[in-house]
Amino acid sequence: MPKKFFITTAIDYPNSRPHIGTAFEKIGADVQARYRRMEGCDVHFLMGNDENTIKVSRKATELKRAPKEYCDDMANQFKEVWRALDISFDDFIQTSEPRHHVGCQKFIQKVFDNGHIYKGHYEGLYCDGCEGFKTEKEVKEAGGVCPDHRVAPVLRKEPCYFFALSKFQDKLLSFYEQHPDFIQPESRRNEIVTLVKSELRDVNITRLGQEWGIKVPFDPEFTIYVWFDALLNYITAVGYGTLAGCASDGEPNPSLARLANEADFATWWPADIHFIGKDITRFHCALWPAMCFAAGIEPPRSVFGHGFVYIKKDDASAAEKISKSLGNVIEPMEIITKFSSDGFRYYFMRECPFPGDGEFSWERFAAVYNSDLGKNLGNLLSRVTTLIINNFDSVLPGTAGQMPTPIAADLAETVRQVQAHMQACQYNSALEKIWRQILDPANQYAEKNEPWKLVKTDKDAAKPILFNLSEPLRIAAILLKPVLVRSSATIYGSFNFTQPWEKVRYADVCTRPTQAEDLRVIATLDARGKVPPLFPVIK
RNA sequence: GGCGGGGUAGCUCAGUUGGUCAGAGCAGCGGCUUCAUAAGCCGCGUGUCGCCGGUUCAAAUCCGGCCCCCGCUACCA
Repeated sequence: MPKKFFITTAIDYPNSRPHIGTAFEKIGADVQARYRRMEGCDVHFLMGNDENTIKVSRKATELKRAPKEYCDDMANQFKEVWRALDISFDDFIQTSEPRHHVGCQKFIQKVFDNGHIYKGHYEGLYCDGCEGFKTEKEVKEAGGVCPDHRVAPVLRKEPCYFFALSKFQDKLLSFYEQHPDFIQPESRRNEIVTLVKSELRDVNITRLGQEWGIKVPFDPEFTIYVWFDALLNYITAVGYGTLAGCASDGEPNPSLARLANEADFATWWPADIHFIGKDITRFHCALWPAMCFAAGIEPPRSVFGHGFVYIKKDDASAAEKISKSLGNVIEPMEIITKFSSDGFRYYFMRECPFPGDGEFSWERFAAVYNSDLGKNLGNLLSRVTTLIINNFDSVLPGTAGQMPTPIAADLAETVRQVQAHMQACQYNSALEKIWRQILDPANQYAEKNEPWKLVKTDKDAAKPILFNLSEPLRIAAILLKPVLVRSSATIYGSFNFTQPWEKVRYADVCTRPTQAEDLRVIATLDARGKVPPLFPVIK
């Protein structure tokens, strides 16, 4: 029975379209999902949008649309971008969906029944733009206005419900101790441990008198507020609180039989890894496990707080945070349509260490794309295939039943290291290894043996050289499969390799089966009679 | 203010327990080559390893002080 692996990403606010920063997270999560699938795991990859906020309903009103309709439209736009980026999500939850509402209400009721929610009141400076209370300090420092929205907050006092987070301090600390890998990277872990050790305040989890949102079941005057709603998407999406084949009101409905339900929840939960931005680690690493304790469910296995992508202008000025007000937002679609999904994915995975921050500039993008993808990898495929096509009519006779001689040294060790890096989400290191250990030696091998010369003097001698050169292409295709979704398949599919592409695993790198038939270039050729360039160089 | 992480070639960064550790990639320069996407290969870096002092036969690598940068967090207010 395959090991289950449940991966999530943060759910996004749909009041603006996704930018490359949000895409960075999805790509990193997708690489992990694809890697785990390759390694035989039964993966469930969840993404979604966070829709129950006042901003959403406000924006919808502005556009004279119903909130739900607006959310659905935005969700489609998000999914369109994610699909274009080849993000292989299995499910996309919108928190306005019935399954989320039902599960949320079950959850909060459960926590209430367990005695971890109490009624109180809260008074503070409230900013509508933030949908939240600001501390006096924040407001004062910004000169009497909200630092984010530059409007004066209003004093507001209202009854509300609190979640007794403070009660879970000891339990959280011992949980961190028992699960040293719960928070990654380690620097984030240290921050959270320090935070939880110092102070945990009970958190306000409701809002009064709002239409859009999820009603508090034990007091419908209130709606559930932000985190107590948003975090729950991870469990409601896989069926928490939903009975098999029942509508949201609990009435049996056969047409819903295939929806996630409690049995699915038991299958998938706990999540193996939540991918989130480093700015929301405290909610995922302190509040969320405490909520799980309070409701009597297991907390997630791990949380990975990735870094941010900053925009670097090509004029060498300092990198900027991505922000609409700075007008530096780059739409993922812009990169995808100009170049390719694989180019986008490669740049971010290679250039931006996932645990830390990275930068994007068009100049840098072009440099990395050209040198790594175009000149190094793409060109290797071109030169090898062209030699076989032009000199052997696409077939290397006598290679059936043969094994190529390895070019790279310590292949098994390289694979082991790449695997370790993939598992640790150190994608940049994994990719660097592949280039240095597999692709560089291949180009060097070609140069040293000069098959283009041999072909004119001694074809039989050229044959094994070309056969051997197919091997690093096969290996690179397999190792790169989680990252270069399309081009890895193109590379692999350029030859009649014995194993089916859908089934290859990292372990197959070292145990290539003997070539069943003579090695043949089976790629579709372009007008020149050559394999089309994989990554056309950017001028 | 406290805690944590950093400051290494033009750029991005590797450097495990102190002793070929002064490195890689990119960019740049020179040469070779022409199968290939004007692609490839080879060669070239005297860099105060942030600053100062200390320990040691030996420190980028340990200790102390200082200066910057980043993250989390606090307080004054």
